[in-house]
Amino acid sequence: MVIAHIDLDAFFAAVELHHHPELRGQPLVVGGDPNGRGVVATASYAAREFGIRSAMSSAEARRRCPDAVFLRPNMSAYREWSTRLWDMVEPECEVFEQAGIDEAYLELNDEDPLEHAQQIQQLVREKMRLSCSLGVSAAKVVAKIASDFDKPGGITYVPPGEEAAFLAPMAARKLPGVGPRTEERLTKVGISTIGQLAAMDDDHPLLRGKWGAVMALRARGIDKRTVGSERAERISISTERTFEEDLSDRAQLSERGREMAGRVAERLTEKGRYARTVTVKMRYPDFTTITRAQTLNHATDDAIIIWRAAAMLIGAALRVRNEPLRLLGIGVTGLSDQRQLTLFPLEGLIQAKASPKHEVAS
DNA sequence: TCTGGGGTCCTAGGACCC
DNA sequence: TCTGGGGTCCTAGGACCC
Repeated sequence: MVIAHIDLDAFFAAVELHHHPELRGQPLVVGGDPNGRGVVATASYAAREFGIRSAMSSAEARRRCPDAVFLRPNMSAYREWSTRLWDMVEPECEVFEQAGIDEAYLELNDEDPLEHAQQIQQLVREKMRLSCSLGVSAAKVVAKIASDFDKPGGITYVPPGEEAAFLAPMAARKLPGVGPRTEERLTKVGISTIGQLAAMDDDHPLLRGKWGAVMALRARGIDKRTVGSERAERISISTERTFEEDLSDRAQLSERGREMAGRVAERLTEKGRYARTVTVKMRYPDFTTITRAQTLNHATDDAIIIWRAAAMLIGAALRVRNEPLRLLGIGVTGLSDQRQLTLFPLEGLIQAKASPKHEVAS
């Protein structure tokens, strides 16, 4: 079985350049407001030459390249391009798994996987005028890392048996699942490459638990996941907002919160889904972030019910720490297709019999 | 120069049940 | 009166990904 990971190059920026061809050649940054609290979502390759990277604050990006053009993300346009693109690629392979707005895994045909990969890259270039990179390997994690190896526009093939050797010299941070925190912990014990990580003792404290074991295997290029095995159903819906200025006024907070609850309810309704647990996320000016959740008796898609639960959670949290908020988020989890959970179809009947209100005193 | 928005998964403790 | 182990649900926080 040969797996490809396909990754669009600077996708958001590439779509914007199709919408604004006059910007071609100029450094382009897609992200939040450089005058406010925005961060970079994607920088064009021209902008990357100035050291601009994803997740950097937009203000810093502008400092590095004052002449760059800054655009706010137009997510609905990117989603539309993404849908068209993957609808076109999917029929070209036996098994397909979208892994994000701009990336996917495919199973390639066994006879000539490299030619197959080239055909797909060509198709994307000709039909969508988009550049993409591919990584080809027997293991998902290796395909993923390989697709990043020769960007933009490359195809990197890692033959069976050479997975560990391919990964070994790379920075540990390149391994999906190793973020800033884990990288720091690894550095402290003298580990900086994937090869060193692969050579670590299995019972090392940093490799404890389920996740550690998975990391250790992946560092050796071993990955049992198959294409198409990931969960396809959404398990949560949320919206959040970092305010331009920290918000302390309760009335304003309520207004923003009500809007957010409305948006969440709308998205539930659109999908015909109901949620049982309401979550709020609050970030204080010092960046301390807390979450509070409440599970309802019945699943709902009602904005008022969601807001009522959220408002209670927010109120309780603010009684503990009454400070302005930098961010407020409202979300739901525990999604189902039905308003009523029917684990026990007779439950309603039994309850109605067993607990009539006038018998509570007994 | 402070750090977005939309998600997923893991861990861990407590409640509660068998 | 003391005590166990497993399973599930709920909550909170943290790490990570694009």
